[in-house]
Amino acid sequence: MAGPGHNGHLKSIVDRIEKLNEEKSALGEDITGVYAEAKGQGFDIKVLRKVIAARKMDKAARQEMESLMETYMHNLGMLG
Amino acid sequence: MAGPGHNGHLKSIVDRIEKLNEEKSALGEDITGVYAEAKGQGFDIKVLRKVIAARKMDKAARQEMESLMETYMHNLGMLG
Amino acid sequence: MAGPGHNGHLKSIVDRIEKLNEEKSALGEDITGVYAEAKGQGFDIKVLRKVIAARKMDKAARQEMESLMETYMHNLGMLG
Amino acid sequence: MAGPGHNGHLKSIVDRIEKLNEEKSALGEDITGVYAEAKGQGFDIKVLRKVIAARKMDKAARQEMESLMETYMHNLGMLG
DNA sequence: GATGCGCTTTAAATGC
DNA sequence: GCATTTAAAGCGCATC
Repeated sequence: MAGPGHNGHLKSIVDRIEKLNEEKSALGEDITGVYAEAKGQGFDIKVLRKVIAARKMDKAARQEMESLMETYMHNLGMLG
Repeated sequence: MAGPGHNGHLKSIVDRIEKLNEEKSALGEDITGVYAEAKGQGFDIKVLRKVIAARKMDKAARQEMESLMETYMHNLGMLG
Repeated sequence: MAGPGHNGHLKSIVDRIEKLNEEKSALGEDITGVYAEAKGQGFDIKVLRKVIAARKMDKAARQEMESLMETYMHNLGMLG
Repeated sequence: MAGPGHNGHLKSIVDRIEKLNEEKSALGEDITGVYAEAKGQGFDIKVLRKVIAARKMDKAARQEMESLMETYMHNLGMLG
């Protein structure tokens, strides 16, 4: 460990992280709630998770491709 | 997939989950930022994480204890 | 640590794991080689990785769905 | 995406990588199996992993040393 | 038994 | 081009 002698920096850092962690946990619970609601409507949570993950990957791949095309077009003098 | 035939429920569910996931990711990045800031101030991130985890456990243990005390007091007719 | 006193069990376990790890590393290098080859042919490795990941997710989601349908059909007496 | 127009190169590359990835995953499962077996015999997985990692580092260090000695001997005209 | 979390390990980006 | 630093994946663990 390092940092200056026992001043308030550490406490401030810890407080901020803990606050953000709480918000993050709350969102996690919200997500769990939506899944539970979906389950109550007859959806299969496991499949639903896979679908969400697949969409995320698709989105990432698409963005990569668009970024690449932009690079190509830039190299070809078709953009800025 | 389960659920009712192809109505809007599924899309609504997926949209909500994806939105919450994005917010959760954003918070994760915020936390990473705070750790980076702390590192820049000379703190050791790994140790910092241990500290946060320990505090979390402490808090949980304390809540356990309080809950237990409440139970005792209730059994003793000192509460509700 | 646990396990029986210093007999040959531990050595056998360690040897097997190390052997498998070597094979795994070798495969990792093979994969790296294929990516390098692809790069030499003008492909973008980053995009390629995303595509592979997306296909993997798609495949997983599809298998989940098929598994679910099988369950439904089984429940409806349409299979075994 | 780059590479030649939509010919079979891309498909071949993707197929090869996916095949290698499957083999790599299979090896990972094998390793997991050995760890599980060791756990069933009373060994502590976490410690076992440390041992393996330590041996790996030892081996690397020894190879470094041998390589260094070879360099010295070469410089001293004791080799090639 | 399933889900979220953290650690460990591995790959990628970047700066020298 | 290599070495360091940072992002990502896999894995085991703990929790509910």
